[in-house]
Amino acid sequence: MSSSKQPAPSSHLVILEAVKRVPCGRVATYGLIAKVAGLDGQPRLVGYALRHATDEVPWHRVVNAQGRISPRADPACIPLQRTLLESEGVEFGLGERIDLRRYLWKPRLRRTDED
DNA sequence: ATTATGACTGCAG
DNA sequence: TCTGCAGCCATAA
Repeated sequence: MSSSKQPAPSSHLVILEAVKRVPCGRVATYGLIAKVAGLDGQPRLVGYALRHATDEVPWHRVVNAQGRISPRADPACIPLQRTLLESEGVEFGLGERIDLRRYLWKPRLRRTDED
């Protein structure tokens, strides 16, 4: 194998790219994003990456495995995220919960395929 | 170099 | 339904 220098892409980069793949009207869990990003089993890294995320990334489409908005440093973002999702057609149930059975994004695990 | 914390998850009680 | 514990990696001090 060629001993090329592996730039060792920051996990954040692939994570942000994975989040960008989430289609409108759909939501993804941290674990799912981690898996798509090749970091299967490290959902915490997704949270860290999203913290560095910008408007270029649909961070609002990322929720926890409970279908709820995870508590973050800025509580003002909670109603914002909920509003953004509702504007995309995602319904919230009681307890501010989302039905993942219906709105969870199902990525195709294919190489030559994008969303 | 080490320690503590975090936008998480899964399982047990 | 909720709470607590352990595991994983990156960032900050």
